[in-house]
Amino acid sequence: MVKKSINVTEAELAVLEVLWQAGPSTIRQLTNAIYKEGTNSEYATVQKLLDRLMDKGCVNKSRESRAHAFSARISREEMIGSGLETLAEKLCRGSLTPLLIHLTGKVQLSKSDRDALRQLIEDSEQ
Amino acid sequence: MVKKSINVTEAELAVLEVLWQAGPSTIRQLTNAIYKEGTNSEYATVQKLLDRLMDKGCVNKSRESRAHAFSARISREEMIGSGLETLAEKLCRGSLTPLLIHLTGKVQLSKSDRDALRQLIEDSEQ
DNA sequence: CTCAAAATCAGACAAATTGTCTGAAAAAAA
DNA sequence: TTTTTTTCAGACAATTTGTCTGATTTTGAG
Repeated sequence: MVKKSINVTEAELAVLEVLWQAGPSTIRQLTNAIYKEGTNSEYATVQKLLDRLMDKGCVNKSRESRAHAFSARISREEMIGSGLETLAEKLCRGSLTPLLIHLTGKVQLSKSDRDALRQLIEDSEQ
Repeated sequence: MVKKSINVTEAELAVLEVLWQAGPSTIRQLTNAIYKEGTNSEYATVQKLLDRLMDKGCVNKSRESRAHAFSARISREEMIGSGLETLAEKLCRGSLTPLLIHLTGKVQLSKSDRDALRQLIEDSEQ
């Protein structure tokens, strides 16, 4: 029900980043993508990170052929959403609105951004 | 220049929360506000949290009279800003716009929110 | 001034987290 | 059947986090 806030460490995020960009990958592919070399222990490190990401429900594993293929179970978008929720939880009693207000003051809006916002305001006027 | 991301733990945030709501306070006041009782060791705990908050530049200390008075050096608004920056850094290559776009689709706006937003959009129109 | 209460300070502590690594078992290839 | 890959289970130090203890200093009351 309540999607609990996803907490992903820096190293874990680096793995997710590759999965987002490259799609389903083996441990070896991930290792080579993250570390230039891809030594034995780095391989194990990536594996452990994937392990923890699985516990957190952020990736899944499927045996394709030779080696397991890991894929992101959470999109960058969802990650952003979760992060915003967490922030709102901590600082705004769960309300996202203050975040929106804040951003509106800080972000240099492009024309299309402004249009999108106007549309939202209209829509929410039901 | 670059205000590095402020990292405040849960317990530290609880202290800041009181400072934001009650204004400058002594350790004893904070302790009583956070814990019902305010035992000796809880007092020390709050002190340590204030200590760390000072290291992080989030509060300052000034001798008023009898006891030191601590006050927030960072507003909730600034905290929100820092949190959004950090999130953008991690997930959007530093750009805040994707966060705003995301929120635009998610938030249910109240009338006053709409008014505030309209104003902000107008202002941002060069 | 004397002294007990209040406030401050310095540091210890366990538990949890994080990134990394080792060594062996299992699976696949040569 | 060897040899190479891949996988698994767990150890490890360093750091973080919340909490606490024991002193030392300050201060107001008598």
